[in-house]
Amino acid sequence: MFESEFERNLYALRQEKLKQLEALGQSAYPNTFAPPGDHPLITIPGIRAEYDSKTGERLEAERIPVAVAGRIMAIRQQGKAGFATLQQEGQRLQIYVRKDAVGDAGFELYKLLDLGDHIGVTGYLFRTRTNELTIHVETITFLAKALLALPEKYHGLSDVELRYRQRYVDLFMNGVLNEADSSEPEGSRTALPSHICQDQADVGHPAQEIRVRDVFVKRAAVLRAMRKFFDARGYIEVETPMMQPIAGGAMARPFVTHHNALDIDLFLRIAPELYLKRLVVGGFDRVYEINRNFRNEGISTQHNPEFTMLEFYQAYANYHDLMDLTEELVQFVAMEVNGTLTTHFNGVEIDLGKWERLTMREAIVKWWPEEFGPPPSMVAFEKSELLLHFLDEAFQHLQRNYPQISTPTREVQGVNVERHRELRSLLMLINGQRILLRGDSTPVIKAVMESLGLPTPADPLPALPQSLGQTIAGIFEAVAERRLIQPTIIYEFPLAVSPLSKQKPDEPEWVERFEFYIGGFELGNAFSELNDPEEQRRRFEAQLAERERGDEEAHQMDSDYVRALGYGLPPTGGEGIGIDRLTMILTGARSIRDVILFPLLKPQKTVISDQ
RNA sequence: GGACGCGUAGCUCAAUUGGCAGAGCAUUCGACUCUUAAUCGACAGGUUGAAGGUUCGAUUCCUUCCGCGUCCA
Repeated sequence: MFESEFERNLYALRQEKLKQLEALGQSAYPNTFAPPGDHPLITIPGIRAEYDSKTGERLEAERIPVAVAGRIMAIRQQGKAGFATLQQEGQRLQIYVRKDAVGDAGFELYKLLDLGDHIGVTGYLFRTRTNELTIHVETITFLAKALLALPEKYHGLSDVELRYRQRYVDLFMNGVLNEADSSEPEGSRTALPSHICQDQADVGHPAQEIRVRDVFVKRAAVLRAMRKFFDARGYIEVETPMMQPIAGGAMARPFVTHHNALDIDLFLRIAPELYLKRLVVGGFDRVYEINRNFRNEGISTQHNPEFTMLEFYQAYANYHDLMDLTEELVQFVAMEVNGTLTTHFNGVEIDLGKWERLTMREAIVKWWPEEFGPPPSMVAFEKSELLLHFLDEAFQHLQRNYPQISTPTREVQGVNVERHRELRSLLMLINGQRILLRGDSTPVIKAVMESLGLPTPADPLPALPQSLGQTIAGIFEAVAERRLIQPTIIYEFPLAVSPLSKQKPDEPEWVERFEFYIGGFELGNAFSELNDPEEQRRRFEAQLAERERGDEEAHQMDSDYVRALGYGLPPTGGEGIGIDRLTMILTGARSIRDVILFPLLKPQKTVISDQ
């Protein structure tokens, strides 16, 4: 618990102060704050809302008696008087304590207070010479002690690691997450984590300033708005298993746990999808669930092992209906949470009122990098040989005209570094494809990639795209994903990467599926649900084959789900939306850790013992 | 998993070429009845993330490890 001797001593000292407080007739840990009836208890936000607009003259004339409680965030001693700042619910109010107003005992108590202590006061409202709304204190009631020291009052807690590990401190210190102007000299309370603001200086649209606390207030508003949206449309909210015997509904590695009494392994769910569709089979035509999913994967600014997902299903709807619904939902939530459709993310202004819709193939063509020559024609997406041939030509075009791009150096002459990174991810994919075309083995693949100056993935080599569909999806991710800053719906996905979606009637290699992107990453995934049990069984079997080829993320067989489809799933559209990521977009937070109260961190090893 | 960066007092940060580890806030003591990053005076606070190496001498250079961050996979 203690970081140092210093802290241990401080703790002991403040425990001693608690004893002195008790000697003054105060309770060290009182059960409640019960001010006398003629001083109504009011919250600090309540006071601010009601009296911020009242002038000093009016306050003096009315001499309004109040009682408030709060945490002491600042103390300014003035001899036989003093000011302090109380904080409650993220808002602050100044109090003024004079020895002649609170009496000798009251002033003794006041002098025993430390930053961080909780107190209750009674008194009346007035305005100081600088016109600040202040309580002229008459009585002080001690409520609880801070035995540990608060962080530095001006900069607050800015160490990113400490902010996450000790979120309770982060929250009451009210640090600003992203400032309106990073060069602002005065008035700012808290230094920012550098990764959040580092490149806002050179862009035209600085983020709105938002406090850590407010991010989570907004997160709650997001959830409230979503429930309001779906409840109003006749959906019912359900809860389906978090522990599942088969981790289905998505392509991801699950966490495993064990049930002792039944002696079976269970998986923390990676998605609720298959259970929700069972409910649609059962006659709940419109269902939604907001809950945690767990994926045993890496951690990044966009990934936390547990994250919150909204999933909803609507019978007699298809993916086109869901596109409309998605735009409505995001706009509704934005208005409820922010009162506006514009938001600032990563230094860019995003208009949530304007959506673009592109097929995946159109997106690849639109964002195809010119360094690789002309974009593929639509025909190239039809056959593996055609696409591989095209990629081969693109590679040669690049080699002829931009030989420097395949070099691994950071400083590439004449090529923007950001651009360089993008080109290389496509290059890597293309090389994987070309090598695959020649039937090379893993060591050969690694050697070739190394010789091309491309980063070699560690063992085991991640599964290379094995099918046309996987290649197309890979190309899309490499060329388009990070450029989709303004709201964009990407629709029509390859069958090979969509084991649960319904095929397009006219193009059976493509499915009725879309994802939507804002800020350069995926926020949601939706499709017309596959409801043919025989086709579903074949898809699962194809996935099993992928799994045997080493793709640990391939979908598992779920024969009970196939059986459920056997009873008849009506035509249904379903969608999942990442709540954390949507909250990031709506608050401007650039890391998913800034919208999750307690993000997963490695446990600390060096801890000084409590004794 | 890889590359790069960071880790110094409770907090926020300094420390020139490798040469006595410092400041502000907070804490402790003192002064001050309209301050607001209050002010003024004094005291105290350190195994420089850990271990090892090079050196007369390491916060600084090297190696390994731990934690965090960013980018990549």
